[in-house]
Amino acid sequence: MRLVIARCSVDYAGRLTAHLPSAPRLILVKADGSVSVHADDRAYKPLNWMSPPCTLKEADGDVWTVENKGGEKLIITLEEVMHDSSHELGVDPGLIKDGVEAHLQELLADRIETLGEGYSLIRREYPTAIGPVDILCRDADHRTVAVEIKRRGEIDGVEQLTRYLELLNRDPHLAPVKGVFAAQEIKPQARVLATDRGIDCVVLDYDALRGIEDDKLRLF
Amino acid sequence: MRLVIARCSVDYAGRLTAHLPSAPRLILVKADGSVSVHADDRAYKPLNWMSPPCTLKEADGDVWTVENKGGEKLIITLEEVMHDSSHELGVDPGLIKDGVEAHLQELLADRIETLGEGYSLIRREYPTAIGPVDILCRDADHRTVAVEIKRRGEIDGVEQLTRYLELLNRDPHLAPVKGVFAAQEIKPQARVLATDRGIDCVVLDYDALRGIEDDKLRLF
DNA sequence: GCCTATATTTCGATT
DNA sequence: AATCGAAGTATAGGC
Repeated sequence: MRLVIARCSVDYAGRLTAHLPSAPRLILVKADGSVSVHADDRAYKPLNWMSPPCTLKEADGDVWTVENKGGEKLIITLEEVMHDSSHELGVDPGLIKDGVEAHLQELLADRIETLGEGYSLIRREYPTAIGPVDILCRDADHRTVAVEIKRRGEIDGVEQLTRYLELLNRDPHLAPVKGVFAAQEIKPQARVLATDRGIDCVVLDYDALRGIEDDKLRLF
Repeated sequence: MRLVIARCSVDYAGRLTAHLPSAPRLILVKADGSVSVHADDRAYKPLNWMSPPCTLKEADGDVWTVENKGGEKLIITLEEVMHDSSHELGVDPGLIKDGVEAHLQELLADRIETLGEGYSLIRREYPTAIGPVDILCRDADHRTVAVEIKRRGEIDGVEQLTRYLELLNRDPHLAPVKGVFAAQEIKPQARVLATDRGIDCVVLDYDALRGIEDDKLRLF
């Protein structure tokens, strides 16, 4: 990893055209070949960058040309270098995550009765022509219920569930299929749209779901 | 901007829970308060980060705790510091962009006959209760046409246009309203869905649109 | 490899 | 502040 602090101007020509006037910035060159130009704000997002795989050429040392296979170009003109250092970091062991949608799906499938008494699981990732439905189950009256799970419930999720319901309801073995939109947090507009379409909204409590599971695990 | 190269381990507890085992990494502290932890790959995306506004506390100097108002926490345990430098960059003049969706919209509005002979513009950003329609125009037979413009046309865009059409068709002054999905690139599934709903698909050639506009500008 | 869905999306504009 | 739509989205998972 190479760190360069320099006054520079940058031009990018690729999927769009962009220009950065001269100013002091951080130029970050990673071992994977990527180059990114950072200002002292905008959180972690660079002002400009080139993703790997790409090649970096230093013409004269003060004009860097970074190019990828698609013909996209990043041209960095260095005017004054304040810092330049390189560091060996090695391969990173990587991030261990917990608490994403897949886990919510597992938890809810394990405790499908969270949706109501008498609910039973048919299967997770129920396949359809337009993609898998997160959870397919039956309610106490044996009616089919399709569940779409999101961490944050927004309009897209309701649209997605609507498409699944339309398709599932064409299957005489399943129809009529009810829809349930389950998320840790449901945006007002998503709730309005869901309600308007007769889809139930359920707010999931991740810690409670996990707690219930922990209890269950402790019993066995 | 502060650059630290150090062997460290990281724990994040917030919207999800995540852990990074000990390894050498770059820790980037920006003037806006953001902290990001980078490995030597994954392009510009950090392994872990905290967006501003947040506060950084250095207990003993080897355990950093970064916290935001939402109670999210990033804990960085430094084990061996290989580099530590700070640099004054000042405020960045910012990026100048060209070629995005807004520009496509302007170009197409200026050359609305790209959609077909006899087309005339009603207005760009036609306001509705659920947001502005990119372009509203009339075809040669004076029928209303709603146009949704995307750089890349995907299913979401078709859904968005569908919602607009549903709403616009309730207005007796406008109905019946036809839909046109215009993009530089239209994904197969989006095209299928659009066609199924009677929405026309138009692939826009940005350079051609701009060329036509340049020609026009040269004439005046 | 293409395509789809997700993301601690981030970011900006608008209400 | 909340919300919505766009992004050079990036990235992981399926087919």
